[in-house]
Amino acid sequence: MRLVIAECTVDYEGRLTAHLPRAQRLLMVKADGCVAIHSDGGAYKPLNWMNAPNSVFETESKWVVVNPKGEKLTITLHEVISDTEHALGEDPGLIKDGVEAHLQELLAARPWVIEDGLELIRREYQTDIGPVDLLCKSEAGETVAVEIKRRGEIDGVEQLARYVERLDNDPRLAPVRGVFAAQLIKPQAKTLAESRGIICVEVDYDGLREIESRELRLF
Amino acid sequence: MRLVIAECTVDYEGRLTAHLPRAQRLLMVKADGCVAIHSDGGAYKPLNWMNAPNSVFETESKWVVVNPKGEKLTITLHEVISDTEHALGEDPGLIKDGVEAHLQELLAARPWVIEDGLELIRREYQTDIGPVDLLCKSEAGETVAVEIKRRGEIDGVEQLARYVERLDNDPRLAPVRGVFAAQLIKPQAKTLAESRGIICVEVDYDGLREIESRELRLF
DNA sequence: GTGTATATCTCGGGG
DNA sequence: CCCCGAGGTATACAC
Repeated sequence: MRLVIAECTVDYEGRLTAHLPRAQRLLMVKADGCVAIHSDGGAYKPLNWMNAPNSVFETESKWVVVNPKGEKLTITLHEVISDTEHALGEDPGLIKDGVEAHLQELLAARPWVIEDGLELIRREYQTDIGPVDLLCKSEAGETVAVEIKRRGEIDGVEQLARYVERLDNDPRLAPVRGVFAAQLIKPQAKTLAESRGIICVEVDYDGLREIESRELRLF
Repeated sequence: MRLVIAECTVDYEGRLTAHLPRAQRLLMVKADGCVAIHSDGGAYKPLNWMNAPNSVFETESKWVVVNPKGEKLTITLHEVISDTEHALGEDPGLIKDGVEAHLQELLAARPWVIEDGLELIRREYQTDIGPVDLLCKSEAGETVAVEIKRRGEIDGVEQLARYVERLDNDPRLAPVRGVFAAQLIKPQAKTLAESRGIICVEVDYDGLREIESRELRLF
C-alpha cells in the first residue's frame, strides 16, 4: 500500500463530473491498483476514488487514472509532503455474525417462532422476480411467503408484496399470504404491510441465539 | 490525520459482531476521531471502522473505540511498523455535477420536455408518504406526478405508484396519473410501469444541458 | 454479463 | 433527533 500526503487538485469525469479544489490530502493506492483520496474527516468514504480494475499513468506532477468503463480521475500534485510504501500481504478477511443471513438460518430452523404451526417448505425459493426468503405451509394449509430483514422498512414490504402476488398465481401454491419478519419494523412499513394484507412479526434475535446455543449444548 | 501500519487483530461489537484475525493493516485516524482499518485491497471500503462521534482509549498494545450508541471497536496491536501524523486542515469539499438534483432543476424549468403542454404546479410536493419530484398539470387538465431518476429501476416505479395512489385520493387533485422520467429506464422497470399505468420517458440530460447553456448565453 | 437484494451501507436534507 | 431518499453507492450471489 502506497500512502502519499500531498497538496493536490482532483478532477473526476465519469458517472458524474466532480472537482476538488487545491488542498492537502491523503492519496491511498492499494495493491490492486485502486486509488482513494481522503480528507481529514468524514467517515471512511473518500472524497474521490477509482476502483480496480484501472490503469494509473504517473508523472512528476500528475496522476491520471482511467478504467475500462471510460471513467477518468486526474490528480494534479502541487507539492508532495510524504510518499511511503508498505507491503501488507493478503488479508485473512472479516468474519461476520449477526447479519440477515444468520437471522434467516435461525428462523428457517425454527419457523414456529414466526407463527404457531408454521412448517418450512424451502429456503430461498426462486421465483422469476427473485428469491423468497422462506416458503412455508401454515397449520391451515395455506402457503406462507416469509420475508426476513434485520430492519423492516417500506422496500421490504413492497418486495414481499410482489412475491406474494406472483406466487398466488401459481395454482400449486395458492392461496398465498405474506409474513414480514424483522428485528424491528418501522411504523411506515407496518402501515403499508397492513394495507397489503401482510402480517408483521418482530423477532427477538438475541433470544433466538440463546435458544440456538442451548440446543447446541444439548448435543 | 494519523496513519499507523501495524500487525493487529480487531474485534467489533455493535450493529453486528465481527472479527479480524492477526495481519498487517493500515489504521487511519482522522481529525474528527473516526477510525478505519484498511487492508491492501478491496476498493475503498475499510475492513472495519468506527465513525465519529466516538472516544478512543489508547494503551501501548490496545485501542478501544466506543461511541454513544454502545458500539465498540477493539484493536489489539501486536507490532507497530510505522506511526505518522499529518495535519491536513479543513477540506474545501467536493463540487459535483450531473446528479438527480440538477436533472430535476432542468426539467422543472422545462416540463414540456417530459410531455407536450405539461405545466409545473410545484417541485418537491409534500405528501404524507414523501415528496413528489414534480407535480404538474397536463393539457387535458389532469394532475401528473413526475418521478425523476438518473437511472430508472423498479424501486422508482414502486415509489411513484405509491404517490399516485395517494394523490388520487385527494379530490382537489384527482384524476392523477404518473410519469417516470429518467436518463435510462431498465426493461424491468418499463414493464412494471406499464402494468401500473405509468408512462415512461427517457430524458436526454446532455441535450438539456446544451439548451440550458444556450439560454444562459442569450441573457 | 445482467438482475436482484444487502449494507455496521454513507451522506445529506427536512421536519 | 429521526425519517427518508440518493449514491460514481459497493458487494455478493443467482441466473
